[in-house]
Amino acid sequence: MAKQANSKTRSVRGSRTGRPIMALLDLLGRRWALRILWELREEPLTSRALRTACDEASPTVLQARLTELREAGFVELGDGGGYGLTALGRELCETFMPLHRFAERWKR
Amino acid sequence: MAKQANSKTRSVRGSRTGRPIMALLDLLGRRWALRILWELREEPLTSRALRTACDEASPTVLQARLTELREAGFVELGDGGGYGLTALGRELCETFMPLHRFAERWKR
DNA sequence: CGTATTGCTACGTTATTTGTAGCAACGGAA
DNA sequence: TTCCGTTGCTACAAATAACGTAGCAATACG
Repeated sequence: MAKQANSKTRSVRGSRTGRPIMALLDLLGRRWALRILWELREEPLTSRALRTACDEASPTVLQARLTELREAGFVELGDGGGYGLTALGRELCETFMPLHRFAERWKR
Repeated sequence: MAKQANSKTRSVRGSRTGRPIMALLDLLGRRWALRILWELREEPLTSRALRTACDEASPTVLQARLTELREAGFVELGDGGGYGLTALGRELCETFMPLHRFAERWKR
């Protein structure tokens, strides 16, 4: 079922500067994007399981984010179904893993 | 395959899960939130300067994010005016600073 | 006084997200 | 084969968030 993510060529806000960090901050600053990466951090999940993990977020947004994250090369759809992180995605996930510890101390 | 996602019953938006990481991911997953922290990483900026730095984002959202980030304790409004990171905010900023290097390698 | 900042808000338009329902395709069991 | 349950994914209208422009009161210069 490994299908190619369709290319919508959506203009990424903040990418006008040509600075990748802006595009990345914009991509990750969309709803559920960070959460999706977080939920996939340990193992691949089916779209349904991911939705459950993301607190029943609407499939519309999840699908949109998954497509964007796939186009970015962070997420992939495995042959046997189920979404998982690519090597790049796993690497990205690692970079904000310390956020977990920070959040624990933060509490709010 | 579909591993049963455990009992996550509530919306992240309300942060009723009791898990700080979810609240944090939600807060940072709002538009311009990450960008604001990023732009303040070196020095405080006035609201106008911040707006310029954030690619002329509308003051409505910026103000909303700044209020949220202030309530979270990441940003503060200095005596002489100008928004800056708190000690906590600086710490948070550090945790995703490696994102910069990652983005450079990513390029897309 | 006039002028130019500051942080901040009102408001109408547009874009995004939500929630619910449902699709076609595949697989296993009967 | 048919039935059932799953997969990834989409349609659609309503709700929400963001955008863009304008402008406010307060402060600080001159």
